[in-house]
Amino acid sequence: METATAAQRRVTRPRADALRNRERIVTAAREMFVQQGSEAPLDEIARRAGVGNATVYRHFADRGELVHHVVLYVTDRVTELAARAIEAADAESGSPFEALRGFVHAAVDERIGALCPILSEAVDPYHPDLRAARIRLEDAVEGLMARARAAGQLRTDIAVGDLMVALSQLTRPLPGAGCLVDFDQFVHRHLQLFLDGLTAPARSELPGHAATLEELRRDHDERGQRRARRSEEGLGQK
Amino acid sequence: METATAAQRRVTRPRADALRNRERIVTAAREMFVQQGSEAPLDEIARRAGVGNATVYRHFADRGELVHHVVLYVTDRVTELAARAIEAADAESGSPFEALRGFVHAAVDERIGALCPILSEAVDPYHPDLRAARIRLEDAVEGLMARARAAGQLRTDIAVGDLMVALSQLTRPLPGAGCLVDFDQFVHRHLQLFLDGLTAPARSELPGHAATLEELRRDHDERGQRRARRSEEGLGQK
DNA sequence: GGTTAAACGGGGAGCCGATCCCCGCTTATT
DNA sequence: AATAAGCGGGGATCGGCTCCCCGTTTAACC
Repeated sequence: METATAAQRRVTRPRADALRNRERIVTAAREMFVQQGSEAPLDEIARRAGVGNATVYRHFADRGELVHHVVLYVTDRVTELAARAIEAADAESGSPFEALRGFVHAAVDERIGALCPILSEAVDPYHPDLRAARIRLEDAVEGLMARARAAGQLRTDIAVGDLMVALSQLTRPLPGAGCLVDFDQFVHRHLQLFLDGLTAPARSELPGHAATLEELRRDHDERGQRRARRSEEGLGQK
Repeated sequence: METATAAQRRVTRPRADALRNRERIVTAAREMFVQQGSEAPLDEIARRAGVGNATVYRHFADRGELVHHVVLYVTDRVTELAARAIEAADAESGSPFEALRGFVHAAVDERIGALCPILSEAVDPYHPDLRAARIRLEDAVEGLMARARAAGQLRTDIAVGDLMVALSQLTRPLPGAGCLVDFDQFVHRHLQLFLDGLTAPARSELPGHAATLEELRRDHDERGQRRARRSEEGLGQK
């Protein structure tokens, strides 16, 4: 009667409070990473999560593993937001660009800025889980932008990368912790201004070229390969 | 014959290479502060400046003094840029908004992002030199914006603080050093988009309220006073 | 060109703070 | 109530940043 379920649960059953703590740690880390980058002290993350530092190390072997899970968590949640925005855009009365606006503001509240480590070397971009999650996110956002573009509401000389990077930029708090109490309000103001700059027709000509995520990834891969090569050499001569 | 000049020079005469090194240190620190914040390792700054670490400590008693001078240096240079832009705006054939555009892009190249410490606690906002320099900068930028606004080219629901903070935000490189080789190009793209969002007529309604620098300063003062009170108490009970 | 002293560079001691482990206690589960 | 998984705080360890010391270089002035 209970054998199968019990056995299953025996394997994958963390205690309820363990799950709660794990989630708390991830969300606390998300805030810290946005504010201080992925080098934020783990003890401080533990403090913010309201748990002992040992609990952090019990759940995540090292910093890299924590960063990994935070990125995964945020990516998934933002992807979900993008999917919802697409639904809104496809609705009868929906305006694709307004859906895009809504997505952007919501993504900020989900701390999309915590994804910066993806672009740095703090995380392994080749990990299958991360890669898959990232592609899902790109596809969703691209879909949203495509709808706005097709509706003639989004300028045509920008790509997913432009939006994502600018979002990350505008979202990050200024160094020096809580320098402004209502910083969030500021962020949303600036996002709104930025979005106004994205609407069609374009009001100016852009320098550089549209940044697709292909390119960001290419930079990635090159760096990843360099790193792989380096560590190989390291092993070789050792 | 030489007494006066020699005596004068005796007092204010650093060696030529000392001056050169000092300048090198300041500009290297400027880069580092933009990239890593004002906590960047001084040894690394020395390395980038191409001098020994002792030279840094010889010129600047501590980190705070270095930060102070960097902020002053950048503020002055950006103020100069704003003044030039105003000249351009006032010229016969000048377009105030185009002058503003030019100023923004130039300010980025002058590493205006290095001014972030002003908004954090890394620097004493009450220092007369800094305060004066900041006010000069505000006035210049305000003058530039006023011209663009008067020409009907700049939306009326934004203020100096909006521009300055957003500029600092968009300018800062993503954490993880040289993640993108042509990051500068990216920055200028995003600035251009942001500027397009600033042009009149406004395409959307902004949340929050126009951020004048009054407000930023007010936040400042409150924090500064809190800090002063704290240290006073500290002295008192000691 | 020689002399002088300011300025420089590298090496190393001291120190602060982050990481991670250990052990007695708490608490969810049954 | 029994049991063991999970927790929290304290402390050893270690790495990196800061700052000083001293032999050497180099600009400044005769």
